[in-house]
Amino acid sequence: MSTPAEDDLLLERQLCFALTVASRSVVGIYKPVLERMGLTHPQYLVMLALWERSPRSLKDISDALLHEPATLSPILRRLEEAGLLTRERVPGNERALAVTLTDAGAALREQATAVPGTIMERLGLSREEVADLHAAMTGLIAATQRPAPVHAAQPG
Amino acid sequence: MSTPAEDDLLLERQLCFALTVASRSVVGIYKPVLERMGLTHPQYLVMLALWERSPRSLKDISDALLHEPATLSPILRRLEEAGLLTRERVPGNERALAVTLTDAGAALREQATAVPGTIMERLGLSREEVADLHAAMTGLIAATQRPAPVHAAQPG
DNA sequence: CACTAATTATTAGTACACTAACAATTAGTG
DNA sequence: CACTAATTGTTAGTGTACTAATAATTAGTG
Repeated sequence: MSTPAEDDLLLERQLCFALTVASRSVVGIYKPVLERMGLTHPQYLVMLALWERSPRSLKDISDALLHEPATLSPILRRLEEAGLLTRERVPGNERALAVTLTDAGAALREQATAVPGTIMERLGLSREEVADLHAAMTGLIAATQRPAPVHAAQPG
Repeated sequence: MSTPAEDDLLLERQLCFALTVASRSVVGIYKPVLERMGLTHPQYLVMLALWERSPRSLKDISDALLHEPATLSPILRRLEEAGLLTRERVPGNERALAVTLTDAGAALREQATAVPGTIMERLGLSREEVADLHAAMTGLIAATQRPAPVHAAQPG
């Protein structure tokens, strides 16, 4: 007998709740797999970016991963300590940081090729189901990046 | 000309990447809205659980939110400091913690009733689209909780 | 009833993730 | 060329989020 607005506050109905649980749960599935490679999940995403192109600047990686530079700084430091990459200043632009894969970092890609298949099998999802979920997430991300409706303007 | 297994490592194709970005992005949409209530997003989820039933034990909240008790302990401490709830031992079971809404905590629900609508409008999503996304996330969570295939047994 | 096992919270330690403040460098402009 | 603005990273501070270790209490068993 509660009003619709009150029903909207049920925990089990919150998209944000389902989303954060799904995110943590899926990352949790990766954990034992990535542990064998000595990587955390955020570190794995950085390595994926570098396996596509190296060297890259921190800013470039930050844009690719949609992460704050302040978040990536310590992650890159740990990956450097693990011997997977080097951090030097870009010649000709001393502001930018040149993040470069080491031989060990590049070689780790071999082991990584097995990861997506392992996860898909662990989740019991087909390639198509994964693609559908990916598309749904991409659409949701796009929704967050659209400008807010005018009559719901930001404070200030 | 790369092999399929190598294409699988493209950052833009990773469900885990889309999922973590979507989670962070959506939580980021909540942030300015919840800030007016003095809540972070994890704190908001705890309040949702308590608005459904109070008092509840930490263990009970932990099960509802699929969170480790060790994660909730400091969150509950901050909510107590904010005057929204109390933490006492359950009479008759001194192990359990009785988490109870204060009058201020219960009253905050009024403001919260506007939150889901505000978010839906900000995201430009219909009730149905939200429901579809919610169902997709619920399915994904279920996939992570299914037992692993036998031939991909856990180490040990 | 004593002993062991299970339950429940907390604390310590590590690793994100964010904002704000800062520092260093480079670009743009008169 | 000097001055201002923009770009790029790092550090500090706050708040999760996890595992492991610990502590306190309760339940179960002979």
